[in-house]
Amino acid sequence: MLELIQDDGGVTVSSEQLARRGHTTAAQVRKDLSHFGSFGKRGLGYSVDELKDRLRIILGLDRVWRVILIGAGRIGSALFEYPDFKKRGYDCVAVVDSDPAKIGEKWGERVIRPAEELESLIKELRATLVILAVPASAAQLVAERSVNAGVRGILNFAPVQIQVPEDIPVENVNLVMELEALSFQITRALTP
Amino acid sequence: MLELIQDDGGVTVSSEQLARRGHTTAAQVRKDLSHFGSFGKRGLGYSVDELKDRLRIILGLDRVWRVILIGAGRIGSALFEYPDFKKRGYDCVAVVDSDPAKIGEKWGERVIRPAEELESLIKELRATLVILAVPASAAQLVAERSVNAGVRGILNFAPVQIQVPEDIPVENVNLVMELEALSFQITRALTP
DNA sequence: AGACGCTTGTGAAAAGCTTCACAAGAAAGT
DNA sequence: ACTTTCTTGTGAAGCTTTTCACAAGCGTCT
Repeated sequence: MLELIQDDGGVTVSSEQLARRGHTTAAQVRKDLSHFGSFGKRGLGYSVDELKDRLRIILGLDRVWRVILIGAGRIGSALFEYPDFKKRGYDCVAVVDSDPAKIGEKWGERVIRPAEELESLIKELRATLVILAVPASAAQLVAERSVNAGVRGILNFAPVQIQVPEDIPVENVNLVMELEALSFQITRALTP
Repeated sequence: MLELIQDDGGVTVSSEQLARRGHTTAAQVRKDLSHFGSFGKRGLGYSVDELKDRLRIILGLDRVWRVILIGAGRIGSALFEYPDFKKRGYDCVAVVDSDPAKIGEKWGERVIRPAEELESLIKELRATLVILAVPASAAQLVAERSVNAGVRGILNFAPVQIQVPEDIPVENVNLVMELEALSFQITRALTP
């Protein structure tokens, strides 16, 4: 599986070094990277600069992704404030919420828009991704509306499995599920 | 892989139904569940009640996990307010932060404690899990301190890979990585 | 009781993923 | 030029996970 590469100062980096950072093996790293062409130098490793460029292209980070944040609650605001967001090529082009009390509120240079405008915002601003930071009960409907308006991928923070067409990728982030995965591993380790 | 089961009203549920909800296949569900004993009824499916009980035990949710939240920033507060937290068997027994301005602040019935007390709090309150909601630069150190004080698992929201002993499970939640996974999938779909 | 419609549990086959192992290329020193 | 030291890229082997397929069990209806 693909892992994130971090800068290190050196001009080249070996699969061995990458493996240590990425919590995997050297063979694994080489296999992964070889899927995207062979740009390593034998005896030296991979050029850090070239590696970065390649990964940018592979991950689709050579373009700016326009993102709409749906839900201006606590999770939404935590995400919005996330410092690396824009640096990494994600541009939050709008924030929407269904709470009338929140609409019009200013977040940085963005003004919170009413949820009804979701479709028109997606189309006008040509947003490609949406971040779902809404209650579980609203998630499915909002996801469907987003997909129908032309969104290509969804990052879902609501604790439900949303159903969308197969060709729309969904990444789920679910606090309770992550905790349960931990509990499971610890429990399993205790009673083998 | 294990997926979350949601209630449905019916008294029994088939592997087929579970598969649809869990975005997987019926065979997969049956295989997974069979690892923990055969408690399905042929011709009927699984009893919803029994399934819930079994999953509780399998996932270690028949006990209450004592959790310490490290970092009282935006992510920390979003997590703390998460409604299902306590219901699902996770008890946040303490919140710590290194910012002197935050220490003493009241969050519900908890008072934010100084970061120096981390070790003593873990020991006194017999915390089993920590949630790392700190900046990337602080994550590794705090993780090590937590493990040394006896924590058994870590939920890491900091955008770095932390290094801990192999027998300590770590679950990572990393916004940018999730977005990159989405970008990657969309890019791949466009250029096969 | 027997036939029928469902659904589980589980071997066996298929597919996917990880590790091993090593030829081949690249730099640096002699 | 030759040897040594690294390190990649990749076929093959080994391992794990997923899917297939079907006997066997359960309930219902006649």
